[in-house]
Amino acid sequence: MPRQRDVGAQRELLSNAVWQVLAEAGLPGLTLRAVAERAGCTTGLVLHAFPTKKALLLHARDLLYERTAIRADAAEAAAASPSDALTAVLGCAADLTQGHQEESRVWVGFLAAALADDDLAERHRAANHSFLARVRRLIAACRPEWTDDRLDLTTKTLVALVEGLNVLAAADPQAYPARLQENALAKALHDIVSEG
Amino acid sequence: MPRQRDVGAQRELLSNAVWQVLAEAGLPGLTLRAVAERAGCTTGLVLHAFPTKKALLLHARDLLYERTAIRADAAEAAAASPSDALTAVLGCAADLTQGHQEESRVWVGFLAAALADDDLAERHRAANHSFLARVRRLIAACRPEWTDDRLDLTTKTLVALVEGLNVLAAADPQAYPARLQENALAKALHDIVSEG
DNA sequence: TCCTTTTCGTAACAAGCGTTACCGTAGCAC
DNA sequence: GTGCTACGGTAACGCTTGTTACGAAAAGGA
Repeated sequence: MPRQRDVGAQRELLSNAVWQVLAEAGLPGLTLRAVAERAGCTTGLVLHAFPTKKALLLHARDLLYERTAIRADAAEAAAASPSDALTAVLGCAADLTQGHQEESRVWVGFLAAALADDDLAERHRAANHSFLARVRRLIAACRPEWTDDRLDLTTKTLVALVEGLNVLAAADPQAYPARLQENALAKALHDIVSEG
Repeated sequence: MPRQRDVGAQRELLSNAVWQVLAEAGLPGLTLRAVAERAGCTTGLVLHAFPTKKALLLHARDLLYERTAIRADAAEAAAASPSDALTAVLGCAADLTQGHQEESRVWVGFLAAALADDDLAERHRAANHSFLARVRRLIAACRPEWTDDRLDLTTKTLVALVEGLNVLAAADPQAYPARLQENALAKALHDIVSEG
């Protein structure tokens, strides 16, 4: 059994390359050769680590979800109160820190791809439902007296606002700077946290 | 000078075909042959009406902007008061009527394409600024006492909410039905129209 | 009616795509 | 050191893409 490789590391390396290419060249620029070049290898290795381009895409999509989930977990765990947790989770979902604008671009790319690919669409919905459930749970912790309907409406409105800010900032960063996003989010949260 | 054609009608026909293909096959499915087939002609006519694929894409993008602008104009003109106008304009920007869900899909497609194409990005920003200016003007008519900063924040928050609802509904219509979007919009508008 | 000129379908082109087959090579077992 | 085996780079495949060249058909002017 000579020459064993670290398959997991390879897959992560390649998924990161998918990510970078998608962020800077968009969906049309996402080719196997571009990914290979970015990862510093050839298409041979790419298609030995993944059987097909779609498998590579799906794995990169899963990686995106895992990263955001991990970040949200960390933000939630570090928060002292439910309202702090809600603020922190939504804050790291938007790119307030300006540390992951490229993630928004990647997200938009995957979203557009999901509109024509059922597998990607399913993963998008799963990830979104997961995020909705998280936000809903945090809001419920802040406002235990709210009805399910009100919880639902507020959750989805808040998530839509965050995604809208992300999308618009990805395409027009000047019009949607971090400070504005922060203010918009703070105001929306204020209405939830402090008044009935 | 025999056999003259209606260039304008051809261009609109082809742009609509671009639109339909983009809505149902997504950005990767948008090929000249697919557009030609949808328009009931061949690639010959397509590339006689437009010099290149990019020109076709840009014209289709312009058409998308024109349609939304015309619809917004009509909604605004039909409204009795500034607050009604604001409600109507935002209502037709979201796809409350369920009449143009495909427009949201097309919008997402162009958005993703804009992230990798400067010309499309510029048009996206121009269209968005135009929409922002419209919403801002209507809000200012409702709340003439507000400061510029407050106007700006409220406008961009409201537009982000609408775009977020559109994007999320495009990818997951079940989770974001028309009624929910209507409720979310109504609540956000209520905070603007009725309280200082 | 015939001729001219524009229109547009046909068919080919080069380039780039995802994918596959192949083979040199690098590393462990002995 | 030698042999074996999985790894991964090379290069080709077939296909589709955007684009172009060419020719047939169609319609107004004489």
